[in-house]
Amino acid sequence: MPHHLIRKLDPCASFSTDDRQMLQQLVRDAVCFSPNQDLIEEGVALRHVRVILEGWACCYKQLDDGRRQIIAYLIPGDVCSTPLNFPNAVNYSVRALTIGRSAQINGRDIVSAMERSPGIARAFWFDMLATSAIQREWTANAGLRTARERIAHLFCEIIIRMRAVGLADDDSCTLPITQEDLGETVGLSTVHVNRILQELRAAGLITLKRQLLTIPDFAALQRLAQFNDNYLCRAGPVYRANHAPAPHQLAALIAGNALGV
Amino acid sequence: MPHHLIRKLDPCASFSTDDRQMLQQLVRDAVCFSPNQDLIEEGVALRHVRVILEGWACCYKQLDDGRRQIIAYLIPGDVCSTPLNFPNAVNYSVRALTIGRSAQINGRDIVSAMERSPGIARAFWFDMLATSAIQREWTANAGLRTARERIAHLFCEIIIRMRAVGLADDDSCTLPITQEDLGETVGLSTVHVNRILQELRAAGLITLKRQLLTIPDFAALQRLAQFNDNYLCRAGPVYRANHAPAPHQLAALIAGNALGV
DNA sequence: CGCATCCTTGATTTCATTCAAGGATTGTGG
DNA sequence: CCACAATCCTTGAATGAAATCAAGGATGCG
Repeated sequence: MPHHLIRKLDPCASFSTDDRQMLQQLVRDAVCFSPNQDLIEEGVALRHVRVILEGWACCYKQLDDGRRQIIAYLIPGDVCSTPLNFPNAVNYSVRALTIGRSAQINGRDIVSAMERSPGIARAFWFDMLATSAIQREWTANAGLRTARERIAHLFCEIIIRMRAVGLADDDSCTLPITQEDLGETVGLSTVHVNRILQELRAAGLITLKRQLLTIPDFAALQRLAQFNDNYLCRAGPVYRANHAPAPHQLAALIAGNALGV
Repeated sequence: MPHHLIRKLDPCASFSTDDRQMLQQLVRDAVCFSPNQDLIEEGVALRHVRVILEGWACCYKQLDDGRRQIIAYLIPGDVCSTPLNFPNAVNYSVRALTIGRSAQINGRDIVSAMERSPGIARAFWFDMLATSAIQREWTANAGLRTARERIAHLFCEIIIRMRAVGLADDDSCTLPITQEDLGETVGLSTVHVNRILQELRAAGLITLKRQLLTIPDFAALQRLAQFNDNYLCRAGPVYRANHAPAPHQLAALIAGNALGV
């Protein structure tokens, strides 16, 4: 069932057949969600890791005066929180952007699965670090790029991530978010997002209609955005001689600490 | 020797005496650094975890055209990369901002220490998650706050972090960074940072002279920045047995699907 | 003392927001 | 299947925030 999750992590974690099966069984209790439904509310202490099976959601922070910042998009295969959440009250909220389905992995189960299987341990480690890398890139994106570049950069990221879970054609994928959402993602007003989109369209860099994003010339958009895909870590871990912990070490490591989940 | 590291992590990890001693021995090969010296260069595969002992450094990303974004400050007790860097080529650089000293922990050693001691494992886990939380907050800071608020927010964070390692007096700490650095941190030009600082000074919210930052009325600055310190996770993990949903959450739970909590 | 870095100030231009309104799409119920 | 409402997208004009340009002043360092 967690098809996209496995698909995303497999190239990096090199799952065994058992690993895949274990993951299948781990992910349970699928439920549907609909747009604007809160999947996780800030301040809540989690006992499960929620996985997006279908549809999109976003992590966001909101100020008292209503201003909102989207800090991450969650697409199929993404988890809503860290698999081992230590200070286990989350400090952001998660809200559905479309209809979709999510399921959950019990906190205890995930720990014991990581104990038993190095492949699964690697997978979740890897996913955590990849998520952090994206977050760093988003910080940089909001801080140093122009409006045009920010949006172009976001689109480059999205299509690559969608491809990684098999949800993008060669040059297009769904983009089920409003221009208001886009604005709250890259720190621009809705009106300005609209104008930038039209510029990008006029320049032939994208088409975006009925929630279908197409990037006819990826290299061109990438150049505009100064997009460097290294942060998406799709190549899998670099196993260079002496640093990467051996599988048995990882297992012991995780077993060693009963982490508040 | 890693005095600040222990001091920072102790309240969250509850070290044993052995843990403290083990950490002492783990951190080795102290060397001095000086301003603008690169401690880590993007793309390099790390075999050690570098720890800041004294002085400040920053993590940054740079575009081809020279624009630079500081994505994190490293103060004494901070590590320059994740303790288990799986896709182990870092995608950011680290540069010293002041003179100072750093040391390193061997990758293998850190793993085996985490294996042997739950306290040490907890500590590094905790530190990783806390770092991620800061990164999320920075993304939001750059995206949704005004210039004034951004700088105020940064100052609130810095003084709290400095306090956590015993490097802040009641209401002041050193801030050894130029206005240009500040600009590259919050996404503003140097000139504009200068003007905002003067506004904050004129409003009596800060003094900043000779690299000494003073916040006479923290609550006031916090209010201006809409600063919520929950993301700094200084309280330690939340060991709540069961999370009881608040009334307004109950309503949502009953109405829709029981999600995640 | 003199150089280099950093800070400060004013004037101007650019970029982005806000305000306001009209048009297009989508979804819903009759 | 159509009418209607709600949401979303689009456009223009006016305002505001921040960047840029250009210099002068302060501070610290050798």
